[in-house]
Amino acid sequence: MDSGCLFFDPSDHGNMLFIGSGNPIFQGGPRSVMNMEETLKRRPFFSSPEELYDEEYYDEQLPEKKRRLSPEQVHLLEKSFEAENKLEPERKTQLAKKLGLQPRQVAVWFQNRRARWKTKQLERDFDQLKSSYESLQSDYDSIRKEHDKLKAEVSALTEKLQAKEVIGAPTPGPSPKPDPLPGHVDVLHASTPCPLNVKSEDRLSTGSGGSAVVDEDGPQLVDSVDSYDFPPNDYPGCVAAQVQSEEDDGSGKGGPYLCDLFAAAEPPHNDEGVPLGWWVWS
DNA sequence: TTGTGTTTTATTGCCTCC
DNA sequence: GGAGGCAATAAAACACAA
Repeated sequence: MDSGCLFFDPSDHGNMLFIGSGNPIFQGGPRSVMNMEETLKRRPFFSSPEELYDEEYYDEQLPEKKRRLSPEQVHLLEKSFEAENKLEPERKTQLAKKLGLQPRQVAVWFQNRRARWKTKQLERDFDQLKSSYESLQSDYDSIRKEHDKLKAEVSALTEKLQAKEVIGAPTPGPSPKPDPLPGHVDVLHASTPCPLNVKSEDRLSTGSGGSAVVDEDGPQLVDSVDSYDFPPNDYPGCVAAQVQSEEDDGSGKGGPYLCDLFAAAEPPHNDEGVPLGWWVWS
């Protein structure tokens, strides 16, 4: 990056000449020189002309326009931010002195840096949630397949049984035990083990009736979420997973962005029965 | 060179905490 | 009430394709 050089022109108070290796000399014209009034208007934190001509600050700095910090300044600020992303007043003044900046500039930089960090963190959290959802969806799909398979098996067996009963002469006496709830399958007692080695009722039942019968209508889950984080207790049957960002080293310095993820164990579906990503709120 | 999209620096207004 | 934080936003600086 070209940080350029600054020359203060004493013959024309308030005007600066900015010379950068890749830039033209700014002198005159709308993009270049700003007079004292303009400067003061744009930089309200300078309360007086005396402050504006503060040699210590303007030895190397440009008050004329918004100016990017040098790579060295950014590097030091980054290092400081890594150590602690909040800025107590003492550190602010120390940093400002070290960098030759106004404390206000240091504070602003930290503020903006926190905002950038937060945005990145949200992106990371989103990615984590997405992959968590995809993994759960794949689990759900395999369970669903297993369910269909078992169901087919049971109906085949039921048919066989019924055929046997028809062939065998109807004998007087106590009638055989009727087929319990035709159309429903007790996966707990099915011959094939659950692929996830988890009791089906734990994963699939609503938890209220204690029934292990798989609901064929599919999942009914979170259909709308307004907030980025939502309480786990509101969504029984959801799986909670903790996601920790790279930037958060676990020391707690990284702020509150240690988020809890609550991925639905079963995805919601649209009208066609196609599973929906619940992060699509529409 | 210019138009356009992105990033960085800075301001404003509101909110919370002491 | 002042200080500091945050979200939203403006505007300058920068990058890059056409």
